[in-house]
Amino acid sequence: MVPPLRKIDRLIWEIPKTYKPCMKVPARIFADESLIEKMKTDSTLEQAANVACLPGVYKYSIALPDAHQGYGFPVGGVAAVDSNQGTISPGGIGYDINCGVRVLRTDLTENEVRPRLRELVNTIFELAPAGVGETGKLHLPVSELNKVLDEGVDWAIRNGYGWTDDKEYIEQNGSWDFADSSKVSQRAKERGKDEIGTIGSGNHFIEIQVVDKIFNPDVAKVFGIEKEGQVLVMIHSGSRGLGHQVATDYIKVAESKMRQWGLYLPDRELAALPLTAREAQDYLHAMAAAANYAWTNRHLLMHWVRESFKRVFGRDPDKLGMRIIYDVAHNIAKFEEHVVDDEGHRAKVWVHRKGATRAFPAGREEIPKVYRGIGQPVLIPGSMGTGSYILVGFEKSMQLTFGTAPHGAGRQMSRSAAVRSLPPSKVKAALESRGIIIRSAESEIISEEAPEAYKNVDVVAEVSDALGLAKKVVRMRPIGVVKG
DNA sequence: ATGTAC
Repeated sequence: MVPPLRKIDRLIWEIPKTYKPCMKVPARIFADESLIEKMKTDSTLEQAANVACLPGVYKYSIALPDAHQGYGFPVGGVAAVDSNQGTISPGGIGYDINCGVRVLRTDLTENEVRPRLRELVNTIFELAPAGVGETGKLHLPVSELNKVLDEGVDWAIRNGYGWTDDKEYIEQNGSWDFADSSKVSQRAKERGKDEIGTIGSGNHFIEIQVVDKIFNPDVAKVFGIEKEGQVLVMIHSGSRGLGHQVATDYIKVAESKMRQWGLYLPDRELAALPLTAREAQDYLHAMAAAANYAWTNRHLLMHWVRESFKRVFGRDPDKLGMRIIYDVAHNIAKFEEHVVDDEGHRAKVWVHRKGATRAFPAGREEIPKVYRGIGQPVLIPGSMGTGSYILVGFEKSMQLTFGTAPHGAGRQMSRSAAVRSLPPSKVKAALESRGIIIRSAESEIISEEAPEAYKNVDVVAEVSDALGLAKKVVRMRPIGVVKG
């Protein structure tokens, strides 16, 4: 059963709030015909309607062009709730808290990297472990892990991982002082203390990419991207088992207390905490701590990437110009001020972004100084065989999506269907015939993550651009892939 | 996504 859809504009659809008695606002879907057809094949639209039932939700529940079914919320879902009247739903942030993407630039070109590519991929694979439950080079006592949770990348930099000015190029400078490690369970800490500095599994990866096309040379130059053929490195990872455990812990709290709070929502997976309750504040402090862990995790992975380039090319990473372009969080809730109605009233809101990238336009103070004049970089990874994009946040996002753009291509085939129909050897051979080298911890992942299993990232980027959420700057193609 | 089902 598909919810009723009203077409508002070429790329904007609405599920009216009359669809369900509990809906407080409509749901809006930003997509072209092909993307909306795919959303009809799973529960994406139903979930978007359910999200519109959250207390304190403003304007409309949002599904972005890459939206697909998730836990409670769609992945590619956005909801802004009033900071007093609203509820926070851990399922609207996701199990992988502060899953995100970081991109590094280099001075190297494809021609310089090609001869050493296999060695480079193997070195990264060795230094940055991948796979479910895989542990890393660091084994932190809980007392030290607490510092990671409270400080984020400051901890890493103080301990010799990364450079001081790396912080300038990370969303929120890679550190959230709202974090409180005492709100993270011992069990979460046990899971997190040996996994830090590892890639994980599923769609997580480290990729060597080549600049394929530059759409906006002026903005690209500010990002340190000068020419086609230039080599970049993309890191996609999150908070590993620690963030997963934080989500699990607080979903359990929400489920057990909702009835006594008088909170009834149409899907058990939407379990939510009233923002005025202590339990909600505890979750937010723990979420921020898990976010610090994820930023630190990507920072350590980046450190091993720089080390790998140093080993393979025999030159210092700073001599290779390996600075961060940007690091985005795409599974997180943020406290922001937004226009919340048609009359232009502003309010402080908690914005749930699940599989969704903040895309603030030029001028917002949350954007690091270096990019404040052009807008926030938006990093959209595609599949390992196609391409990835860098866009820049644009004004319409504030009006349409609470300053948000998509986060990826989105799956179009289930993992099990991909494993059944796409043998890893074939996928690998097809990639290698196109000059893409892949190393994976587990062969099944190669099937699950095959390019055919994903939607077309070009369409997602194009729809974002056409809507004015974020403008295309650069397209990259992969040449080396390390996966879980 | 995830010590892939306490």
